[in-house]
Amino acid sequence: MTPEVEKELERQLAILERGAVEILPPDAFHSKLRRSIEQKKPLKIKLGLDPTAPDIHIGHTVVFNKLKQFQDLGHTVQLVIGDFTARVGDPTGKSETRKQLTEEEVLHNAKTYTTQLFKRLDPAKTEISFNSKWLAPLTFADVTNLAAKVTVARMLERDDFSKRYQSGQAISIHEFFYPLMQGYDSVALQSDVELGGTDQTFNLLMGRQLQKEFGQEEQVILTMPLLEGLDGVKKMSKSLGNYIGVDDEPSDMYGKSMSIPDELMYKYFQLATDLPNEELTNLKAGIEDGSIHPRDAKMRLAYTFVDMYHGEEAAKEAEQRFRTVFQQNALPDDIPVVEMAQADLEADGTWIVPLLTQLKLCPSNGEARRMIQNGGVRVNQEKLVDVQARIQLEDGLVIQVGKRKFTQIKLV
RNA sequence: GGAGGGAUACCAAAGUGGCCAAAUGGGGCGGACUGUAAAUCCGCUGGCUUCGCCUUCGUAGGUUCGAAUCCUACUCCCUCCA
Repeated sequence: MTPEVEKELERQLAILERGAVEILPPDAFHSKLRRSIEQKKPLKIKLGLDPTAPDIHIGHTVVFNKLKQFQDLGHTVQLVIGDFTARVGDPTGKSETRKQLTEEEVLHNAKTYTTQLFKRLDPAKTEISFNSKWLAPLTFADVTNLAAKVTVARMLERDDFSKRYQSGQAISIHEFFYPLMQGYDSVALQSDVELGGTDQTFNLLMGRQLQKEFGQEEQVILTMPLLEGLDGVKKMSKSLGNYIGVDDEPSDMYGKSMSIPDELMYKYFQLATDLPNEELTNLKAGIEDGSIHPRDAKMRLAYTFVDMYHGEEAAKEAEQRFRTVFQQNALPDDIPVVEMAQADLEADGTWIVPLLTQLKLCPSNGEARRMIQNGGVRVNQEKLVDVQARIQLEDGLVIQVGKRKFTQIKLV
């Protein structure tokens, strides 16, 4: 054991352990890393991807960033597309049975997924596999054999299963296969390390158990914290609608970032941006002693996100837009224009209610009425409160509903 | 296989013949405020040609002047026993 090896080991550990919630078992991680350095043999780092929701959001990036760190240190990334698994339905955190996808849907989603991922990962150092490759050929006897290795009691230890069981919700037998499949993926790939969010702990451990059963060296598991979504409570996910997607429009991304609860922004900075720890500490201190306004800190966060995923220019524009629309209550300069035929206009003006619906500013006339009654409708910046109002449409007229929906009329 | 319980709006959950477009909470939306789409407070939350009409309480029928509420069949779910 040379000093160089030790030094390199420490360097890697410092990077890899940062932010991780659990590394199990810790000493196995050390020895695997050391051996990898000594023998100059990269570790195989597995990450399972669920192709049901292919849109990557900021919450996903927490684990992706960790994956990238491994890759940057020379290790091999094993991405597993759970195409087979997705067709079975994953119970994770949903507390309800997920709908099963068709093969085409899964493939399409997987493609979207990897395309987005390779914006940050190096394709040359990434192995992609679909788990149907080894799961589909298994016979019923194989599956039974696999299932025999795990008890029901053990399965019910899983938080999600036990909650559902206790609260009287359905658990289908096939859902028990999900951890088995994910665990078997690790057997098939002979993974050294598997990453995941803390909600994946059970599944990740299943990989260890199965590898052991199959006479392999057990993988180390590394879990990262889950990032709460915009509501500040539930984990960020597409189905809950509380997410910031990496493909979101710049102004949307900026606005959504501004809507996260103040207390949560440190966590976002820490887990989802590259902001160095010292700067984060300074920021926190600044807000506590009042020298930094929380809004400004959050604006920096919002800016950082847009910068990361859309570039600096977009970030500047999004920030500018936010200032004019929300701080100065002014109109943005990129209002969507809707063309209306001059011929259709009525002499005594157009009734506002159906107009709002027609312009898609409101989903229904009833909603439009309510919106007006609530004082949420403005025509050329002026609040309109009369439900019966008829307005004279003219070129350049701007109609606003709520704080962020604008439409400009163009007569043709 | 047997016995029992359940299915209500975006979600959770009241309602057991007219006062129910359906309590309450959450979510969502709007307003006020804060020059944050934070926090807090207030309001709205089926559709429409809105002092009225139409559609909605698992599905299909039935009883009744009148049904989310009663009856019948069906579908799905849960629990216990085996």
